[in-house]
Amino acid sequence: MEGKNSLESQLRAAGRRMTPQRILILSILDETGDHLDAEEVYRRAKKLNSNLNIATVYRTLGILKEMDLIEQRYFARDHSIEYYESVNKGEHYHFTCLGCRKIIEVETPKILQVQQEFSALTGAKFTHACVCFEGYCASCVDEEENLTL
Amino acid sequence: MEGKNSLESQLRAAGRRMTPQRILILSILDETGDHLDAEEVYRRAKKLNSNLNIATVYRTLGILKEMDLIEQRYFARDHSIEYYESVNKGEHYHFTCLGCRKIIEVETPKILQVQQEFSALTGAKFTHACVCFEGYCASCVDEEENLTL
DNA sequence: CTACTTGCAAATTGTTTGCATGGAC
DNA sequence: GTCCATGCAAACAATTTGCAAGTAG
Repeated sequence: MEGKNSLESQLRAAGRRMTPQRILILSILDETGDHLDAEEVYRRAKKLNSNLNIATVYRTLGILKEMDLIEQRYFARDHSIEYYESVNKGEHYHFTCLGCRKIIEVETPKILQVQQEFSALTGAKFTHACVCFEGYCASCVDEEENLTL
Repeated sequence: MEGKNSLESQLRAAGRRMTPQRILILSILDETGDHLDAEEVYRRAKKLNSNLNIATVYRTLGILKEMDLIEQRYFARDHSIEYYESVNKGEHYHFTCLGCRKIIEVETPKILQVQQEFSALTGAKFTHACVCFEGYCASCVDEEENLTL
């Protein structure tokens, strides 16, 4: 499996070891379409390795993030919980509906453009952008309108 | 003082009361150019009202945010601490330099454009966008280049 | 066999809450 | 006088850490 080899070589390069826990946690994030917080990663991983500990999950998420294999995300205005997704999902941003809590993915080149313009203007180098939107999705907007009639 | 009257009427409208603590906390955020976390608001406010409690600061920041008099912000990738600034600063975003921790304000219409486009496309209504950038400012980039020579 | 990793439990940190007292209106 | 707000201390929740035992290379 290609992903496993690439994980191994990247870990090696960082002087780290390949462990079943790390393989498991990355594969969960690679294969899901959802956005998982540490607790949920733990819950899912524990089904497959019952004596896995939550501290290991946090440590592993930290190194996977450091190695740029996963992305940290926040949703809506409350940033008290971090969510993660595999970087293999490509460049996109998130809109959270405050009515139904649905998360809609937003694709746009404009965020990168802002970074390029600002770099050109100031000479700064970007390493990361954190963008999240909140509001009400079309069907929740409709619902609210019906209520206020 | 205009700000005080407007604060009072907005509090009244929400069935809330005007208190010295609330006036103090809002005035600190209105008058500073910095981005303050709750702890720092508390530190500054306590100098002027020595038996102010940090719980009051958190409660007040919560209602000022709810009333849209202040904005919550996060800087760089670590969102474990919330920062606040008065909304009277106008629409802008933030770039945090990981080298010198300087925060540079970014002005661009593109974020609003993303929201408008997405609204037009999907019918969603935006209430809020959270955007923060991180990287290295021009002088920190230069410094690093000199080191690697 | 050497260091990196893990599991476990305890600690930390930013923030929130329950409750009796105080203060705005 | 009525309720909302405050101060205080205790509670919380997400995350991190110290350490002894386990395990990858």
